[in-house]
Amino acid sequence: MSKAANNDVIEKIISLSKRRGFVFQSSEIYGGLNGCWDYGPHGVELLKNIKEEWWKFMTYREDVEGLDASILMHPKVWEASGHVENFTDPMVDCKQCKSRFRLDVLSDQVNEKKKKKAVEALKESLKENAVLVNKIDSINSGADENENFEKLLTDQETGTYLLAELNCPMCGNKGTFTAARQFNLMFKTFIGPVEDSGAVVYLRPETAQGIYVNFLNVQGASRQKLPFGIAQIGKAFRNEINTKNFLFRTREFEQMEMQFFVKPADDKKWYDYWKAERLNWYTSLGMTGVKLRYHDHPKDKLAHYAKEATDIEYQFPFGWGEIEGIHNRTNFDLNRHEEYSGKSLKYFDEESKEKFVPFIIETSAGASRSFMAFLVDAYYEEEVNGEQRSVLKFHQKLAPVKAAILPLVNKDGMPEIARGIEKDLRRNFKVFYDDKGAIGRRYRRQDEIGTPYCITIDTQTLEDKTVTVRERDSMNQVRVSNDKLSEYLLKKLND
RNA sequence: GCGGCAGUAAUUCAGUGGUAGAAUGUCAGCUUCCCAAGCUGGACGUCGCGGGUUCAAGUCCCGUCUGCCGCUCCA
Repeated sequence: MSKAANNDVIEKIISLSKRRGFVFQSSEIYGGLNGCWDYGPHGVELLKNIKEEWWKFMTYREDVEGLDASILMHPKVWEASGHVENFTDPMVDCKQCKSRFRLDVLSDQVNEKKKKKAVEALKESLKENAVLVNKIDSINSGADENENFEKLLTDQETGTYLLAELNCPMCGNKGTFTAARQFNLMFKTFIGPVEDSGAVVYLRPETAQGIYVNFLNVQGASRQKLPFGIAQIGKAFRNEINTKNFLFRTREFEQMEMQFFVKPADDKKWYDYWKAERLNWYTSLGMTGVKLRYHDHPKDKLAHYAKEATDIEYQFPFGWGEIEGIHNRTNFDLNRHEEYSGKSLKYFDEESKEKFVPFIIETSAGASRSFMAFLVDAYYEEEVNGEQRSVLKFHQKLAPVKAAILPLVNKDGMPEIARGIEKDLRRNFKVFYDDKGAIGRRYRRQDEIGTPYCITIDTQTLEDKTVTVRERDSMNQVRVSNDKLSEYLLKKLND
């Protein structure tokens, strides 16, 4: 498929999402908010179904417990996790050659002669501003010249001017740097209504830490023994540099995470187990197998906490993209929390009489990314009798509406019977009643939102109390007795 | 964050500086016995937002926001 055609598909899905109520742009009437999206009536239903299937798959088993931790956590959590340190480097870009530098790294790459020259030029350009010149002299009075330079460069006031005097180490051009920016990827807010820096807290950038700090609480309360896991679904927030590709990269997103605590010696076994299980989950819900793959992280690219890592990637129209990460996080996180909290997070193994900090195998799925993958994967355009139909072939467990009830015509008592069936089915299923327009049009409306079954009341219904059930993908119809409908649907939907 | 393209009805898109349009969808009614059929009627526009030029701006200029694409980033 050509690039243009690929973009068309995403455009069509975005358009359908808005038109039929899956996804709207956040704050649209105010011009939108970058990278934020709202889930409409069908979207919230689809998302809820995805989360529910994940929850059942991951926690309806003996060795995994659930948890719902607070989004706001003690700020020390993020010092222990490494997020405060790793998320806050000031960076500059070269506008000429597009290279990006951490400010402290850039400082190291400038030789001493050049540093002196740059500072001279800086003072010359600022000679009318006595306050800043004083500040420069004051910073420059330090013993270590390299350190002085780094301070000048990282200072908000002097840094901007000093950058203009420097050449890019990559392309050699002068004055091509953007202003230094703090790349703080964590959202900061304040506990209490007064914006005092002593009360800074962060919106969690991942749900995992809520699980780690509750490790012994859950273990004790649930009387679990190793190996066991803790699962959680919840929102997380990252101040991404740029958002992209519809729901794929957003600043507010939802994670479905499970942290599995194991004996260090068993880590490889469980890593392999969950790696296989998690891919199975996607295919079991109808996602196209050949559009899924693992992307194993090479050893030299691993995150600071990981011993082994893989991504499950889906082939989106714009390319392969990560929808889930599986990591062996070792005992890094629990060790750090022991260190920062001063509390023991060791586990005592009754059999071996050993006391140790468990290793953690993490499965971290993006709910919003899964949503997009399931949506894109389900989208088909087909030709039926020379006419085109667009259809979302969702797995029946994910479909936002399970069945539509359609009186063939609005007379002869059909609407009354249809309303009766609707009332009966609505107790157990998300159903939709539609008597507007020709039957073909109504079928297509349901195809477009992925409703797996359409129930039609016709003349024969008046005679023998049966209705037709039309299946979305094949468009085949079978006659089912009115009083067997509920049972019939239940069986089909649980297949 | 840099560069390119775009933004007009719910959607897709026309629109030459001079009265804002089409198709689809949607709603009401009629018709309709199975896959976007037909007829009649109706509703829906801060032309993304803010400035500027002009007698006059959807149209030209500047800024900004949002989206898409490429780079970059994604501990």
